Amino acid sequence: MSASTRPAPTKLELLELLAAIGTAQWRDFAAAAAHHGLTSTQARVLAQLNGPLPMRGLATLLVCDASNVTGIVDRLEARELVRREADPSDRRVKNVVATDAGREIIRRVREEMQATHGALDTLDETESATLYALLGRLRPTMEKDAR
Amino acid sequence: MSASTRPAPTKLELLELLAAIGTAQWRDFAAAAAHHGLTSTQARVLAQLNGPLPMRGLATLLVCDASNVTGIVDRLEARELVRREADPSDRRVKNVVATDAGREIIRRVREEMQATHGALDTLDETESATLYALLGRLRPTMEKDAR
DNA sequence: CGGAGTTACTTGATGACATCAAACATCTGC
DNA sequence: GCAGATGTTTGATGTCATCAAGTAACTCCG
Repeated sequence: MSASTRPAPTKLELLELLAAIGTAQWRDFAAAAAHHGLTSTQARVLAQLNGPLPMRGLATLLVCDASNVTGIVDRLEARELVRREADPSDRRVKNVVATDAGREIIRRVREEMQATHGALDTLDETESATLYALLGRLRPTMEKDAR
Repeated sequence: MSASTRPAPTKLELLELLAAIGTAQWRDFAAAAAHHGLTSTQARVLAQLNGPLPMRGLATLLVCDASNVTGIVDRLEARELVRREADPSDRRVKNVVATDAGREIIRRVREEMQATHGALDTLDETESATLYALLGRLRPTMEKDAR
């Protein structure tokens, strides 16, 4: 109920605040990645690799050209953080999978996002739940227009 | 009050959701910028330029090397979106200011972040106020550790 | 004053990311 | 079984990122 008494923010104010949070989080992520010798792009790829993913699928997720992914995966593979596997059902496809080392390194990167962890720790359970619900509402719309 | 009845999300879940929102917003911003022939970095610079800002200040805000800023501003200046002005009080310093064209183009970029606008439009006034308050709580902590 | 040290900016070298166009192998549908 | 679509890589080019080094200007202190 504490919320309902506040003055409504301008849409522009809200937009700007959201941008600031996004920027801060990105910095946090990039810094943690750099700490492990990863560029932010490389870390982003590792973060996507829950299961095997074809090169093309990676390109789609990263919203970039497929030829770009070749180089990124090359560099990750050289460090043995990732492996290319032949797809059994389509010989054109190469599936990228994270190695144990790859999974471990991205886990640590997430752990070391101190600014973000610290910020979330300032919320109590109710606030966390509220934020989670609100962001969850935004998510589908924000991800829809991906093109 | 609707919020207080939800199950509390894991910190990891909340972290992941926050990351997803951040990523989506970045995509939206980059796409809008590309639509105007700007790289995301160039757009980011324009977005910072509310007033005159020395090169060094820009580098600090972007968290990158000062030498990098030289090239970025060179390219923006070639397109007349930005101008370098001598600082009256310190002849080493060059202040970067956005031209009218520069201000106009970044205004349009912000306007065209449709995914983000669309998502925020799904919230009513109370929800907006709540989200604004919660994100406002996170902001200082998230921006503190910048380095 | 005047030099030592700091700061602001640029240049040059190098590597990672990003695009596009083109080549190649493989799949799909008719 | 052939025409067209799809997945990946290569090569050319431009932008972004770093670092090291250089020049100019400021600051401080003896």
